[in-house]
Amino acid sequence: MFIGDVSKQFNIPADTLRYYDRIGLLSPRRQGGVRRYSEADLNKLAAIAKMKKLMFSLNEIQIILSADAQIDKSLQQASPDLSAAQALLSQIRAKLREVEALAENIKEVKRELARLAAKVKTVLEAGEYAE
Amino acid sequence: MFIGDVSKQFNIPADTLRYYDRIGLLSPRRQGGVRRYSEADLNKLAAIAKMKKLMFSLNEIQIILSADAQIDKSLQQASPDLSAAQALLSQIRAKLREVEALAENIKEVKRELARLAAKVKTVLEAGEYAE
DNA sequence: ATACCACATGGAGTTGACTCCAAGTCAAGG
DNA sequence: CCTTGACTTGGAGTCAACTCCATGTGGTAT
Repeated sequence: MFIGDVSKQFNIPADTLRYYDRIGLLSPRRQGGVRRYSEADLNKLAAIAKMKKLMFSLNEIQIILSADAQIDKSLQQASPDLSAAQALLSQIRAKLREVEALAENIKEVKRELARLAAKVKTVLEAGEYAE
Repeated sequence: MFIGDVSKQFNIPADTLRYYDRIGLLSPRRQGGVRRYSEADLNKLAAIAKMKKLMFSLNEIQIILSADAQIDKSLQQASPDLSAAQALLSQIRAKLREVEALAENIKEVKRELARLAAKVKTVLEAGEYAE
């Protein structure tokens, strides 16, 4: 797939895809100077998009993705690389705590917004009777 | 309160407080050129800090805070300003939808992270037996 | 041959939210 | 009187994540 097709399919500007290439987040092979996105590239991009929605920074995504890949690779060897796995696991746990804190915040904001909405509605109803 | 005290109490750099003043988010009165934070200012700052944690942009915070204040003011008048209330209400609803989408994402990320953690643990356990 | 694409590059510009700095003022302490 | 410390200002710098631009190349359509 060419960059334009990928851009359309994922609804991501081509410039952004080139940017991802530049920073080494997603670097497809070239054919005659032109980027060709493989099936694997598309899968990776899907993973990136998903994590982005989940508010990971591009940096975090990069770390997690490469650690994940490294683990997959080492799984096929006789002696898996435990340190990479350990590092990734603590990364994951940290993110999990972060996400849990966020979930708490979200509960709170929902209460706050509901409270605020109720107050606003009071004003609107008072306005109705006044007319 | 002086800027330094506020900075300490809220654990927010003085430069950030000055920045908030600059952009008109929180502009305390001056006494001889020096910022004096009133009780009301501190309450407002607390509200700002809270909303920040909830991932509102400073811009959103500003809009919501001023709409809220305007509503409070108009509540004390004979004819409340319904348009401000309407605007705020739709703002709130939009944010609520946003927050709900975020909550969904968070559920998903938790599943993802759990899945990833399980995979990593497999590697680690395999490593143990191999030793 | 010419026009028109989609692609390429390097580099500059943008936005939001700070963050840092140099230079200056002012009150209190030794 | 001089230093110290907390404050002031305007302006510049930083960071992430784009976003835009001028210029250039290579392939297809008329």
